[in-house]
Amino acid sequence: MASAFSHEVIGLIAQIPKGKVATYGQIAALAGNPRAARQVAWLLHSASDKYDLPWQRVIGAGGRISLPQGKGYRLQRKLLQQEGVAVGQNGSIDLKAHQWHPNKTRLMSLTPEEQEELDRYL
DNA sequence: TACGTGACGTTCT
DNA sequence: AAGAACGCCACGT
Repeated sequence: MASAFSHEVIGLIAQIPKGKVATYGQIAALAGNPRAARQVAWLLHSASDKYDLPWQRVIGAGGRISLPQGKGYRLQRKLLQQEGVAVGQNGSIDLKAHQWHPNKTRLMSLTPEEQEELDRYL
């Protein structure tokens, strides 16, 4: 059985709307653990084939496709562009325009510390 | 129980 | 500005 954190992450990723993107760190923070960005990546890697997740909508901090060339970079870029997300030649994405901002209701369950961490992403 | 691992992120050179 | 060096964290072995 996966941890509550993992379950939360999966649920969050499933909520990212088409045409929007979120960063690994953002998802981790929303799931309650701002430091577990790597775990989010690990989860996508291992769970994307078990669930039907919009994995392509999760990118690296600063708005960059994090998937290495030859290991999905090309596909992710293609999928995002098909959704209307502008992806630069270098894999850069304008977060200002495309970052997902979850509704506040789900944020009320967080501790003050987590809220503070989250402010960076909202 | 212990250790290695990764689609990360931040800080220091 | 670009790259190296660390720190982090949960999962699989």
